Amino acid sequence: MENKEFTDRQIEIMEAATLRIDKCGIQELTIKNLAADLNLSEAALYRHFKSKNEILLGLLTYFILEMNDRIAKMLGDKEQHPSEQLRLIFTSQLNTFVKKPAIVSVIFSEGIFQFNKELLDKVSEMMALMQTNIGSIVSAGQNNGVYAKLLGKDAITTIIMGSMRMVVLKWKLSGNKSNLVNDGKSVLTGILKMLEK
Amino acid sequence: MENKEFTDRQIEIMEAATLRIDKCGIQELTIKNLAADLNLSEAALYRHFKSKNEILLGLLTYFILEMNDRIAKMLGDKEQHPSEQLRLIFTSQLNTFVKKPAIVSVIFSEGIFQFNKELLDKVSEMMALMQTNIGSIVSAGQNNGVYAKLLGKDAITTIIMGSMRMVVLKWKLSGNKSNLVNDGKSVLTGILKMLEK
DNA sequence: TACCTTTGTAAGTGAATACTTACTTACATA
DNA sequence: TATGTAAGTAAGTATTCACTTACAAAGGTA
Repeated sequence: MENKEFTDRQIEIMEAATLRIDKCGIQELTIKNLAADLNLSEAALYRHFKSKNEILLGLLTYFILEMNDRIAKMLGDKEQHPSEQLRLIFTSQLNTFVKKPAIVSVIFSEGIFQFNKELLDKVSEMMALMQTNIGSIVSAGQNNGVYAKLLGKDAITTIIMGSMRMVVLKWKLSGNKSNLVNDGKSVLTGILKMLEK
Repeated sequence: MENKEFTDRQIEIMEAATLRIDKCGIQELTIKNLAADLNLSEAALYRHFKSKNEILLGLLTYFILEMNDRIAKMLGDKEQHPSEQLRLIFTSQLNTFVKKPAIVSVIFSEGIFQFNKELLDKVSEMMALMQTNIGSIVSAGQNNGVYAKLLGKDAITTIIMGSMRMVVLKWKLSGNKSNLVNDGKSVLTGILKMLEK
């Protein structure tokens, strides 16, 4: 993975963009609003990003880098029970969402990005990353005899990721009022109960 | 489906809007484009809808009406096995998506609607409708002893709906190239296998 | 001092946006 | 035949958009 570095100012801008998206939706992310949030002129933003698209792209790249690090650290211990690994990943992921709800607005915007190749690729990249991580844990669990082989690895991965996304979506639709971490834990535990032999 | 809610012209407009969204994304749905697609002037559209928002709102309402009808018809036979009912619902739903892929672009745009109360309410209404339908089938299945009670009705519903949405999302991200109906069937069958005692 | 780079700004640009106005036409019906 | 109405148009409106240009101030370095 590319290890693109961001300047302090770029990070400031991306964080302001994230906040604005979370507060008012992605269509309220305009150069004008963003510049005002940062007490800068619009032109100043173009000193740090060559286009608005680059800001969104940077934002996703930044999150993917962070997510990668976070998950890689957690999966260091290969001896752990696969269910415990899955619980760790999703607890960490959901906690990140609670701490920075704005990122969810961006990640869940694949509908908007559908026709912007670069942005869509970034979102796809992130989904593929998760898919790979979850898939290999599930696969290991099946080979160790921890999980039933009634369903294939891919189907199970789809079920886990889809269910987790649904929990996040419900949380978003509730105006972030439901308890994301608890709801996520309980659904994941349910799936794992069914999976474990 | 017949309904008195929309004129023929309104339906024409909504269908053109749906096509345009599917072909070029929701941000390409402009009054100008839409008018051009219909070989009408922009002003003419305002004879039939009082705003662009009303067009989107109508579109969702139209789909919800159709979905309601379709599902209600299918659930007429109360004697059917719950798993068969679920399979019927989702097969019909996924087939509708394949026939009219555009509606998916709209339904999956809750990220865009997040800050438009009316539109968000419509999407929420549709999700709630599905939730109720699936939930009552699952509940009946549990009471009949067909499904295990290891997981609560709500958790199971979240898992089913989330998994189905994930299958649809993957289909969208593949550029509608994967086989939506088959993939959906196989994931649903997997879930039901795990659920059935 | 002279010069360069970085980071900023004021004041634009053209293109797009949703929507309006004033007017016209086709046609059903009294 | 006269009239009301539904459905259309050409040509706007005001506003917003992402982005650009020309210029300036600050600070390091020669």
